[in-house]
Amino acid sequence: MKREKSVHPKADALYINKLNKIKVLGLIRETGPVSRANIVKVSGLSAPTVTRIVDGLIHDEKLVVEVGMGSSSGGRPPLLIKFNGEQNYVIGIDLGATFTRGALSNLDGKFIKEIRIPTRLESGFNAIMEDLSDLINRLSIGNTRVRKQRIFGVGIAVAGLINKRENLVEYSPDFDWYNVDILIALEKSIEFPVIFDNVTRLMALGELSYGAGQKLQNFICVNVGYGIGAGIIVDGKLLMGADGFAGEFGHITVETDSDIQCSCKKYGCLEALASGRAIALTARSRLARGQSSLLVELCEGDVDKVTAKMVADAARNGDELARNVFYRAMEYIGIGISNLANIFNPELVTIGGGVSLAGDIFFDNIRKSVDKNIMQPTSRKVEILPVAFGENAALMGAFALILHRVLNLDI
Amino acid sequence: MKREKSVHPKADALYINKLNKIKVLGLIRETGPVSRANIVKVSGLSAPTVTRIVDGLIHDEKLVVEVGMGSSSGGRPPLLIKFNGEQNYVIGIDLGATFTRGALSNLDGKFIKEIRIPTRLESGFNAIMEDLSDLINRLSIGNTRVRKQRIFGVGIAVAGLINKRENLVEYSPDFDWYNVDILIALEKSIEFPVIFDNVTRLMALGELSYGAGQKLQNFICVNVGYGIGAGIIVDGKLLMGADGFAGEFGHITVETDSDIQCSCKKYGCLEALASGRAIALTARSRLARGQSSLLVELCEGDVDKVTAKMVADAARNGDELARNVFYRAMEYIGIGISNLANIFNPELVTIGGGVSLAGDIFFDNIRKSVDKNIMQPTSRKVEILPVAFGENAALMGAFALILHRVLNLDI
DNA sequence: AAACTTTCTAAAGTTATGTAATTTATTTGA
DNA sequence: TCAAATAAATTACATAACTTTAGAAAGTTT
Repeated sequence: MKREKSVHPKADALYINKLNKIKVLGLIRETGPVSRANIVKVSGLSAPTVTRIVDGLIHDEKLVVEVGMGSSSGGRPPLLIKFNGEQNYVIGIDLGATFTRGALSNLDGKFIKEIRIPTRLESGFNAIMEDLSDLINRLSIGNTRVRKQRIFGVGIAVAGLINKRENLVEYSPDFDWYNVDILIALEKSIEFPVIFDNVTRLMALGELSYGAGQKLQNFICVNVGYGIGAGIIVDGKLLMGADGFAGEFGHITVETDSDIQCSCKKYGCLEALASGRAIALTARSRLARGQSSLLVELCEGDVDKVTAKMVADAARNGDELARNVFYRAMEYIGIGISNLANIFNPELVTIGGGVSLAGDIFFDNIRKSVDKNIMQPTSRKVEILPVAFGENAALMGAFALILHRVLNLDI
Repeated sequence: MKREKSVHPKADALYINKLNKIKVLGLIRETGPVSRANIVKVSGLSAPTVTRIVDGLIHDEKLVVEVGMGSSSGGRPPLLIKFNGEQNYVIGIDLGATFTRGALSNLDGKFIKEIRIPTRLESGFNAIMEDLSDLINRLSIGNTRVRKQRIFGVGIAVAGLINKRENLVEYSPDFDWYNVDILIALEKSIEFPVIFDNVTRLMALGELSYGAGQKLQNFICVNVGYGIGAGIIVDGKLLMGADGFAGEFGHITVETDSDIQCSCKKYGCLEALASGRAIALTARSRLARGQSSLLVELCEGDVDKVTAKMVADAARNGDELARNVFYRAMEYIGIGISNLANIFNPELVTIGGGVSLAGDIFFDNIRKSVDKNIMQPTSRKVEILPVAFGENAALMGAFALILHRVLNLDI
């Protein structure tokens, strides 16, 4: 099953209209309450065209509403319109190995209802899908103000390799899934359109739709948690790759002759050296060798309970062992990000995921490493910031996934 | 000077016509002599529309010609048309540190005339620009069959960092140029449109337009010569980055604590460890330490004369030192390519540049390293092949640069 | 030679856009 | 206070490109 060579779709009158509709809707969404006259100015479209398109968006799609009059500047006052985010909804799911979080949100990204359930990891795929289906149904009912018809769909963020050609989760180490079909599993019980994608890519998509992407079109969103991944935005579009596997940033090699094996079986992967799991494992093995450290207290004597968070905490308190381990991991991440930056020339790199919650000790060390390893041709500097939405990043991405589908943002 | 957020241009009747024209022209170019009826089938456009568009391409743009009748399949025989590559021309320049090659070619990529001059590297930017202007003028005259009006422009491939926002060569280590303006330097004496870009990116563009790109839309073209770079094709488009610096593959870090410094001042860059220059330097330093090797004969006793080519030749003949040096370099390149593949999920990686001319010893070792370092989720395998046009790759890219402009391929 | 096929073109109808004129609602100024 | 000026939104009409339908052109088949 080869992907078709991407060609522009057949262009006819309807296609023009669709293009212009998308353009107008995008402008309304971005520039908030705005007059038709203003849209005429920035869109380059003629006034009658804008009027007609806006009418359609108000009465047919119901994605736009009038919000009253603006102030006159010496003539007829403008009728302001805005994106009708508040009366249109999406459901987002962050399917994690320990918890599954679901949220009903309006199209402005505002949470209406949120449910969090433990993930029955051991019970297998079918059990998890049943829980998921319950969760979605619970989110979609019980709120009188949310009309079911205005729920556009369900976006699901999954950790793992997503095969976009076949629409399968090809491999998920966290869940130990191989080629599972989420869509088929849910289609009987869910009446909304369901779309899923890799959690890290969705973080990037969320950032694109609700965060940094409002201004930037080339940036990278890195996830440093139990594993490591990257969502890459090129010219305002998510990088997918030929099969949809793009962004496996955790499995780039940053140490040539490393003897540390990754969960992917390779040696010297960034994920094997710098992920939350790697940080914990490295600290544990050092402790097991008998080195003294604050960590012994933090884990209450049970070395196997040491987590990346503990290592970060101990490092922040000046613990020698923890510092060595944590700083080294940040150096590797900095190298990885520098590599991405040299290849992509992005304007910004945002970082999210559990380990990033360590804060300054995390970002400062990464920035130091990036400064050392990036090729800086001139005064250009790549900004490195936390993701806009913290632990909600994946959910925001799931919203954005549906939003994109609704707004037809990717022609 | 910020780049505008990329929005679809205003869509009106003229715009759909342009879109469809591009589509039809593309189909004609790809499917060779073809009937209007056939274009109707694959394009999805109606027959009258195809007739009208083809008429325009024949009589107005003169980019298409009729080439006679096809054979009937039980009805009126088709009138075959094809892309008029033969009567439309481009000039391509490969501006190298030692030689400058220029070629006049038709739009099918067939060379009409070729000139090669030594590059007066020491004489500075202005002298080189004068030589370049002479070269272009010599290419554009003296052929009675080539009408000057049908020469669409000049594409120039330059080694170095190209700032696309300002249209400058921001930095070229080979030429020691900082922020030079090629367009201004040439505009007085050259009457054709001039466009330039990074040599490696152009190799990729050439591959896209005349080589692998006929079938693939996601691939990477790596250049391993004096330096190392990559041109990356994502969904049929060249990756540029926010400022146009994308593809600095040579400066990704592949060895964390390396003490080998790169020309970019960093340590552990791929280019510092595996470029032609690096291979030669490493071999020289080993020889200087007194290790015995075939290389001593090949360089006729003068260690400073050792080149990457000699190292490859000696390695091919079983020389121990040369093998160690060359194989190690290939291992690094394989790691670099694996990193690219993990991030981009391409269908193909092609490799060109001086060092790649070493042939099997080059490709076999790289493939071995890639097999070791790439994350292979399933049976998927990234193909690694030589570039389609060998030492002409950069010229083909320069042609493609103009071709793209002419055909408006990037809306 | 008549009927059938296939290719290409012409005429008429559709759709969405743009231009120009018009309506609407407010501010400005005599 | 009320007409003139100004700005926003709409209506009416012209335009451009597409599609559908119909038909002409140029072969093959029976």
